[in-house]
Amino acid sequence: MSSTKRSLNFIEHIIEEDLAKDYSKSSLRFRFPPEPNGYLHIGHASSICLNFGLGLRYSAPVNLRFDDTNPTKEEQEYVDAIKRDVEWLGFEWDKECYASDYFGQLYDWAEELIKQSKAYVDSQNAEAIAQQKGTPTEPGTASPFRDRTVEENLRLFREMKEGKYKEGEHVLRAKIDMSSSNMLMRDPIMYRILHKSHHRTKNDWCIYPMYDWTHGESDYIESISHSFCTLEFAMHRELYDWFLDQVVTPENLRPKQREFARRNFSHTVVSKRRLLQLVEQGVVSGWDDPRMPTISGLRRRGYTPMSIRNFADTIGIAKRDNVVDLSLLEFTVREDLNKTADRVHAVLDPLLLEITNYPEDQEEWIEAENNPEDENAGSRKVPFSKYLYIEKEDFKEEANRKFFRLKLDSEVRLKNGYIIKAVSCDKDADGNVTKVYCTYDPDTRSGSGSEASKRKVKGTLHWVSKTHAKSVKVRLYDRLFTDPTPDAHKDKDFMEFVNPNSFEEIEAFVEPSLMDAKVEDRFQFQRIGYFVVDKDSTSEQLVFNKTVGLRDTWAKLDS
RNA sequence: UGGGGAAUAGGUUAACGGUAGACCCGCAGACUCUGACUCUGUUAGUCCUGGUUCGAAUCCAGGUUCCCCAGCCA
Repeated sequence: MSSTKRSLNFIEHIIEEDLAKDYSKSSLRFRFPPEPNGYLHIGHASSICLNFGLGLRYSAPVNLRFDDTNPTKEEQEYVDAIKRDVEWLGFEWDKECYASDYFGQLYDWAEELIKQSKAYVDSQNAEAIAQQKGTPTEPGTASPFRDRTVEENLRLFREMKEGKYKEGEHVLRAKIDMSSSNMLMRDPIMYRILHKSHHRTKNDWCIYPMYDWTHGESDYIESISHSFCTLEFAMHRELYDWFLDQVVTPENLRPKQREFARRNFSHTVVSKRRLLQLVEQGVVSGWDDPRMPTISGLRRRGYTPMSIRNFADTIGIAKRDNVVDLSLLEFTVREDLNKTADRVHAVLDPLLLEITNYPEDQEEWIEAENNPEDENAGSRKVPFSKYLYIEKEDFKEEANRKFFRLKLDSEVRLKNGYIIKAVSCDKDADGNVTKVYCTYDPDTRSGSGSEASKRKVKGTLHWVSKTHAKSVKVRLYDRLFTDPTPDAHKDKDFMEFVNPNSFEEIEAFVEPSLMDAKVEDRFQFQRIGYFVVDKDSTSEQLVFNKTVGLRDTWAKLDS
């Protein structure tokens, strides 16, 4: 089935082995289980691409399951945002599930455990329970309520459910092993009382199941074959299996939890608490600020679903600690945009250029190819006239031989236009060039087919016609953090590493065709970088967000 | 000092007893009406020490380093 050349990651090896042994291909089912307590970020993208990627590879269904067991942190808004982001990435889930759908079943099973003396109600406060938990090196001690009778436990648990107690008065704990070397097996809490309205079940419940009690059973209910999570949950596996032991019937498939390493990214923080801090302190404009590592931020920044999927695919899945360099993400977005984004003329830092031998009132509409990488992309007309803007940094009075752009007395090609030669320039009192005078060679027009038009000159510049150009807002972004590991400095505040120059808004000049652009259209500003159309939140005016620059090999050549 | 996990070029990953390979980054060059793209070349790696074996990144033993676990969070 799979004809891809890409080698298998360790997760796929696990599945291949299971397939070779006791799993049928039709029994494969996966899930992506976010908690709806925040926005999805680039780290989630890896998990999404892993699970949905397995679904695609093995033609297996993948559920989108919301792990909504803690109403104090979860909201419908986040559910909606998560669905939108997964859809935007281009994945289709089989079933949309909620852990809260299973509250009834989970409750019934909990009563069963009580009846088998495998669970009990503990009436101590959180502090006492923590106290008795022991430490990683010392065993815990038993709760004084550990040996309550089944009848008393059942009564108390039912009363908890009926709302007779305040938060913190009682919890339901599994009775396992207080001296286990695995802290999680020391009578883990299964239920706590929370008098909070849940975004889906509203006030139906005032006791809520904990993650460990919920997750494996949810996988089981949904017939999930493989439940992949990050390495922090490795110790939970023993508990996951223990809880499953209590309910799985022999004829049913038993879900299997396996762990992989969470991805870390250079110059990035993904901790929800810290992202929130950035929003609240006004460092960014919101969760979807184009500098944020959220999926919605990346979307506004101009990243494509394909670029994010390729990125996740390229960094792969493994179990070792890692810090993925963001330059790889920049590579995958350039790779995708290079194939799909239309090339357009735009000038960010204008310098006026006059073609002295070009007629004052003449204008030409020159044919320009939209995308040389895509023969179906077609072409458009770009206006040319006597007065143009070129990029300020593209002209120098004098420069060394490595400077391929415009200098006095030398020639350069105007992209899609003519070959011009710089003759002289004006300067202000400080010596800054304010205007360049050129002559053009009328026989060199691009695409004219003339001998002269085939002449080779060293450099090619981008430009716009001064009279036809439209002024637009352009937003330039840089990395939010100056430090590669802003999240890792234990003794310092990560805010110290915020890059003060990560955002800049400027006026730029673009060719008139761009006035028809729509939000999320993506362009390559020739020789500058990739930009995406966004809407200014206040003025409703179109703005251009810079996604990423082109690979820049000139800077070091200039001197 | 308990338990669990992991160590392959600067970064990420492959090789599952049989030639250590790929991508990103860097560097050098070719091409180019984008100094982009593309192409070519190039630097550079199996944590350490033993053992098993004709042969070890892979298996075994010992060591070292890093990460995770003491929420009524997930």
